[in-house]
Amino acid sequence: MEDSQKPDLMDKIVSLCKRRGFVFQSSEIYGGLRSAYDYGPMGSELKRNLMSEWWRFMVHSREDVVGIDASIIMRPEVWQSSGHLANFSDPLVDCKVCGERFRADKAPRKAEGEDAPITLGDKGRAKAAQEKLTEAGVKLQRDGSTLNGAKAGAAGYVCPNCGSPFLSDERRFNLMFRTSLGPVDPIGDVVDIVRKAMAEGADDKALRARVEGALAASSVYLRPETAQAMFVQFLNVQQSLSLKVPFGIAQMGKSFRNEVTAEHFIFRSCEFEQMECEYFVPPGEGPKYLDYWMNERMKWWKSIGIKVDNLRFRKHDDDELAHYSDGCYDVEYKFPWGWDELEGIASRTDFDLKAHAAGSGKKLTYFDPEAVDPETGKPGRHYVPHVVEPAAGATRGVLAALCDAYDEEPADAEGKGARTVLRLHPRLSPIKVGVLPLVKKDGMPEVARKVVEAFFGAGVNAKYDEQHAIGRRYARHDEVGTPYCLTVDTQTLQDETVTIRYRDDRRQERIKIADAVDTVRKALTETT
RNA sequence: GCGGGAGUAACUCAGUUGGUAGAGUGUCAGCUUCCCAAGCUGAAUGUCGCGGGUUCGAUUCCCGUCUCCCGCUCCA
Repeated sequence: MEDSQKPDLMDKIVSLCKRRGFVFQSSEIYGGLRSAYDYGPMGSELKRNLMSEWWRFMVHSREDVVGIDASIIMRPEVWQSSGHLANFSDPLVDCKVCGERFRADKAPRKAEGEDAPITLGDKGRAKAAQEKLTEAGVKLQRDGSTLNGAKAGAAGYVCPNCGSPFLSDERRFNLMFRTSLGPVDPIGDVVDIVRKAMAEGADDKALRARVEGALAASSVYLRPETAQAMFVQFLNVQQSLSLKVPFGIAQMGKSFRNEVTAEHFIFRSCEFEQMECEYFVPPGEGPKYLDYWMNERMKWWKSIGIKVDNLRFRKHDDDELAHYSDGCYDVEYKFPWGWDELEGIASRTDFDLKAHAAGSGKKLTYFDPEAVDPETGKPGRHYVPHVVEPAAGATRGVLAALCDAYDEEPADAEGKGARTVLRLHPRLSPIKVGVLPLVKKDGMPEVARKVVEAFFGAGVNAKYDEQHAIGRRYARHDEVGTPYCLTVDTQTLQDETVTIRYRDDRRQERIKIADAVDTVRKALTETT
């Protein structure tokens, strides 16, 4: 059943998500919006629960990490200093022959004047391309699906798809969402500029540069990661709480990236949710804390019920590492399409704080009165802390939790009892307990409603449910991962007990109504 | 963005060689039912993804567009 079933596992999960109110496509009634998803009643609970678990583990269960919640829009200089404005701008080029769009810096190199044969998928395409080029004044000889006679141009590279040297100019495609802040009208400025430039006969390149300049003046960007705010607010946080290194700043929230491709349902989308922590340590101690956080973070993923066999670390190769990083590991999950990233844990040296210090002209250093200055030998040392960053994807976590919890049980010999069940960790479950009157009469609904009230009062998300036969209600709760169902029956009316039915094995026990809240609450606080 | 596949009821899908659609599941109501999608009776639901074209007539043919899936490309 291993890999042969894997492809439709995603389909089943997507279908369940919609049917049971976990995830809907954004703007669906208008035809849907690419790569944007809405979390429904069950999904929003699940995501919220997952994120609270992260917060509890990272912030509330330790002394040395504090939280912040920064704004999504920040000054453009932040992204200048962080490198996002430069590094997130990939030079993209379109091939005029096959239409391929590719990154100039990753294309096959070819010196100017070198032969550049063009190879299309088949004869027909080659012929069409040949005709198109002839119209454009370029004559090439065709040999099967290959066109010969072209020479590489000044660009220094050719199309990675077909080998053609006929390419558009390089264009920067920024992965950050740009918008403008304030009641300015950048389009008005652009119109003026274009009008003026056209009057002066400026060429495309000059025009582009001018428009770009006009836009840049009023541009702000939606954050492509939550991390930068924690560097920018490093001093405020450290000083306001008198924190001593090592300490961390944690943040959860939305980030935005104009990804070229969205894929695998909610796995990669333009708007996504992150859970990041920047942990500041003395210089030289990055590797040590990298180890430490790898350990901690893996513990956390296991603690929310993700199966050990579906988790692993992947070390980044040297050529994959950012230039400032001296070590990075991904926590990967075995998704239906293969291993993929849930979280990156990186040792980032002092790159970020130094970059913002340089960019802002502010000193972002830490003073440790107890340390000894290595240069003077005197007590007290100023230094720029190094950073270890565990950065997890919350929306990816949700998908991993769903994939991991999804299970189908076959029917028994009599063809009964088949079910789909989400074996979510109870703390992630959207509904903690379903309260069900066995039948809709004899005062059972009234009793059940009282039980629900008790859970409401205790802050446990409970759901009253009387529609349909009892078996169907259990099945429905299995599908959304409700770990416990309490059923009110005739005996309840006599002795104030209910049956508690366990999702995972369908076992039933009788407990007192008076103990119900504590029983469920205890199960929820148990750590695995 | 490129190549391939696909969009029909809430879900899974059938169907119409062009004459405005059907099944199963689910949903709703009633009866029944004391424990795992039971049964009986009845009911609702679709501008056949969206827009345009051809046609007396389009869900069906053509064009455009949006969205999803697979591969490529990209990806803190």
